[in-house]
Amino acid sequence: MATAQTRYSSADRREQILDVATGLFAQQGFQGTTTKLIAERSGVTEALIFRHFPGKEELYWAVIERKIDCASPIEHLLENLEAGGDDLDILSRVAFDVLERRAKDQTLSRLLLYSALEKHELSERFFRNYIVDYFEVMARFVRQGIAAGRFRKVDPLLAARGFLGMVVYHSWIQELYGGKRVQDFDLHEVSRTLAGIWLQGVRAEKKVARGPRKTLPRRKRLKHLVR
Amino acid sequence: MATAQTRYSSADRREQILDVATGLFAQQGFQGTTTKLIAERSGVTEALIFRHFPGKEELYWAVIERKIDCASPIEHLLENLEAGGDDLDILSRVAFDVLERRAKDQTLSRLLLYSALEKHELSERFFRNYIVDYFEVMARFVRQGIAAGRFRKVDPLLAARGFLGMVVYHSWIQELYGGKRVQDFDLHEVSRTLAGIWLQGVRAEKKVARGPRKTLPRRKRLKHLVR
DNA sequence: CCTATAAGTAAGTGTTTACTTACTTCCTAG
DNA sequence: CTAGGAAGTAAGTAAACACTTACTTATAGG
Repeated sequence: MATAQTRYSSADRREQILDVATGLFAQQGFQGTTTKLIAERSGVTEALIFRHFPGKEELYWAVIERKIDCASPIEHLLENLEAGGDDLDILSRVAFDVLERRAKDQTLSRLLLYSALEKHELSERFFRNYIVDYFEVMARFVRQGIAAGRFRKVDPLLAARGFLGMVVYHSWIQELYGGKRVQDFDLHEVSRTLAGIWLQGVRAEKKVARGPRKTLPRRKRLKHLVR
Repeated sequence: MATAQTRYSSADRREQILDVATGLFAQQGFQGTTTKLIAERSGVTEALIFRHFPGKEELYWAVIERKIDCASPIEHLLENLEAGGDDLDILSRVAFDVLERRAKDQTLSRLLLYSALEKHELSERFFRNYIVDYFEVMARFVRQGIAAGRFRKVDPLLAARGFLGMVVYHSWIQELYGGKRVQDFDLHEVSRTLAGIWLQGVRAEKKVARGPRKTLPRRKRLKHLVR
């Protein structure tokens, strides 16, 4: 009566379980996801899950490892940084890419957040792969801009975090906290605006003498902030 | 033999349980926290927890409601915005305040994040109280700056999000993802740098004619980004 | 057409979970 | 002094949990 049940190969089934588990862990976290639900959604019994993975913990690790290996936002970043155009072009493109990918699929960022909150051991490697390296690439871009005289002297890592912070935080507000329901934004406008603010914010004054300069121009009313 | 066990009043015990539960929910989320642990840490049996709260869910709500009523970052923001000084003073102070409070105590931000991820019903009210209003106040500051001619014309809400994004994201990286272990930053320097970038980023050109201006100055190489 | 092997399951295991019931201990108002 | 109500507990319950065991079924190679 039932349709002929095709049997998956071990590898295929494993992948399918990983797919299902990825979605569930991203949505409900490690603690909030039951092996029973993963099995149901995969169309198999729990026993099969435990034939493929020694335990829930190991399944979770496999999910995260696969994400680390497979998705690679840094490549996107490098492409976007090197695709030509002026600084505003480049940064708008980077911002838009981040915003668009996160709007399409939140699983990666949710997995990252959950693993950070729940303090899993892999979260550190996860973090290093997605955040630290990403910042490093952005910081290099800033450093080059400073060296070329286009940007003023700012802490490159801090400036890089600042830029990505603008973009990523906006995306979090919209997607995670449901800011979308309050107001929807055009992603092109957002990326252009944020890139514009940041870029003008680090731009070196244009009419400055090219020769070596011993002292930086004095800022007013900054004393009470310096320790 | 044991020390005379002082009996709490109902209200005191309730508060104490709420304190314990707040810490645990912030650390491990709703799903990850057991009523048994809350009871143990409160030095009582589970039965007493359920005398004070109809269920775990209601306890969680009480925790969040209390946080909403009690902690009020918006007041800090308003104070900092109105405490005088130039724009850089003000924004550095706002940034530093956020960074410092988050470095000291992460429970609020962790509760917010968990409740957003776990999609609890209250998370929306939580969000409205902490995020939307906060942005609104910052956006008003931007709008005033634009009206006064100090800032160029940017979407005030977007710019506000951009600024807070820089600050909050940096704090998340440091505290949540453990960026601290990679590099520690001086909070004064961070707040000054980020405020400086953002401020220069939205600042209107200084030597512009004061009279009414019909058209905005054309930007170069922006066409492909406009739809 | 067999048969070995791997895919897959039914029906459990002990433990943990949120929550309850029936009881005891303390404090205080009359 | 004492009675009653409130603070607190011991010992549960049923369901849900991660995980296991012993079994069945499909399929590919000889």
